[in-house]
Amino acid sequence: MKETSARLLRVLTLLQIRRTWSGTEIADRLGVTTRTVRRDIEKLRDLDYPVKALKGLAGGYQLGVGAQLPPLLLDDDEAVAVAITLRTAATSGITGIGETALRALIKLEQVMPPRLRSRARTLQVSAMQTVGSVATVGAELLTTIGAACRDHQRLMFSYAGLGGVVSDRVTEPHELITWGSRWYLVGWDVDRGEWSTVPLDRIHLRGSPGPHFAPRQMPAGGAATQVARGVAQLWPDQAMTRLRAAKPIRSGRSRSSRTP
Amino acid sequence: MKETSARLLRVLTLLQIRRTWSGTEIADRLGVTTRTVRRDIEKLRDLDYPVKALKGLAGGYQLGVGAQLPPLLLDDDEAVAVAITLRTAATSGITGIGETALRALIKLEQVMPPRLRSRARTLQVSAMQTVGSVATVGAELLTTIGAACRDHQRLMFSYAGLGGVVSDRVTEPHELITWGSRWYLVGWDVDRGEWSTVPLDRIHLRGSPGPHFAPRQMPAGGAATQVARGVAQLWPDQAMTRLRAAKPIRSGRSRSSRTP
DNA sequence: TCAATAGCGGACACCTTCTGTCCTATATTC
DNA sequence: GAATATAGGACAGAAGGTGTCCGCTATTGA
Repeated sequence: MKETSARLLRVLTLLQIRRTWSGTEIADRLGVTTRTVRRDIEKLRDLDYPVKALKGLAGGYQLGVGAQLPPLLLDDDEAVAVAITLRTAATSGITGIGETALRALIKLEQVMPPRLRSRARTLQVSAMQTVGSVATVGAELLTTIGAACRDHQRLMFSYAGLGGVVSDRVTEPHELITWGSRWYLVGWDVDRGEWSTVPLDRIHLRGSPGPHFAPRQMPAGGAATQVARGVAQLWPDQAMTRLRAAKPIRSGRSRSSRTP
Repeated sequence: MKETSARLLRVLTLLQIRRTWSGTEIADRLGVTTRTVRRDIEKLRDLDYPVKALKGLAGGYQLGVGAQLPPLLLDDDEAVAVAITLRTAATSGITGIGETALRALIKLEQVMPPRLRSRARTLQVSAMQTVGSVATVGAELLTTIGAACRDHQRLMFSYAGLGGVVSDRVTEPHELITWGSRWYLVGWDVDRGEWSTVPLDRIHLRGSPGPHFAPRQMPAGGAATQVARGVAQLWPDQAMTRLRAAKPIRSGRSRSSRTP
């Protein structure tokens, strides 16, 4: 039935490219009879994809709005555009949907053919320059670490501490968090046997993601608390000033911007 | 075979959520035997989705990078994030990939369940405010007109001309173009029987897209030339002066970008 | 080095489903 | 009313899917 399944996907693709298609058009494209097309449409409906039909002249099939999102079938250009906008959103930290955008980006990047990936990368630069965002961090780094979190793979990196002290870390990455306009990695430091919070812009990856690990239970409060605690440790003395300046807890905090 | 097809999609979903899944895990999730899973994997490979497999302990299946993009299966949050970033890109006109982003956005919006659409719309506002973009045009308007172009449906709108003259237009929309940081609609003006180029921020839609029409051959040079010509007509020679004087007419006009 | 665990895939039997080719019904537009 | 859409029943032959049972290979860790 590989052929039937493939055909269903192709029908979905067609219905996403243009709004309405007649049964005959679809049948011609797929090399089957219109009866089969009708049956395919029926199957799609069974699968909860709401295909609407208009009878009479100028009739045809349309993909309507359903309860859930159908699989998105993007062409090359569209994929590149989506990748770029997601990267921009994730790295610039402006929009406040950073984590989710990052998740979507990782999903997309992990299946993007190389030719598209390089196109996205090239365009990325110019887009970033135009936006001129603050405290950006490499999209590369972000997606790599994000994927490692998702897939529970160890990371090795060197960490540039405050006083310029560089140390090597082996970490089991658990979560990426934006705080203010900066990304933090919350992970279990294997050598020290404790939780650690590391700003991404101080991380320099060494090698690719390593072996899998079993995720640990995070201490009470979850990742956000970890970051808050970590941030307090990283910039101890400025904490007061910052807290006094910050009126609204969320967006105001980021405004007064983390770094001296 | 509707069940088999659905299962294939579910396998694809799983492989996009996490990196590696063992055959047993998949089998449990889908309620079939591992033999069937192996056959499903085989089918996916036949469909050119490169599923890699690792043997031995800690083995499993991974969705690798292939020649073409597999259907993207986004969860709710991700879909909203993608929609927002695309809207921002399309409406702000910063990134220079506006047309493509718009195409992807239309594709996405046309299948997004209402609950997601409203979420995207709510968040959109705050995102836009943060970015503080220039010459923005309603995402609503943009996607509606874009969809009408794609589907060859007539549009009726009132057009606010230069001297404050408002006229009603019936147009066969052919293409949306960004020029500078502003959107223009190139279409065939039905009443006047000629091509017209209209800045989107002067359009006020009347009713929803109408009957289908057969696309016409564009004059030599294509849409870009049309826009260039149109822009020249709209702001003939006093472009400089007017730019200095007229801030408030709409909101975006004030910026000095628009004309050479 | 051995044992456990992962994926790989052939063979069989049973059953379901798909496909094309009829056919008629129904809605819509001109 | 004629033309053109979708809708869907019935039939027959072909094709495909599934589970079960089997032995195979590759990888990892003790």
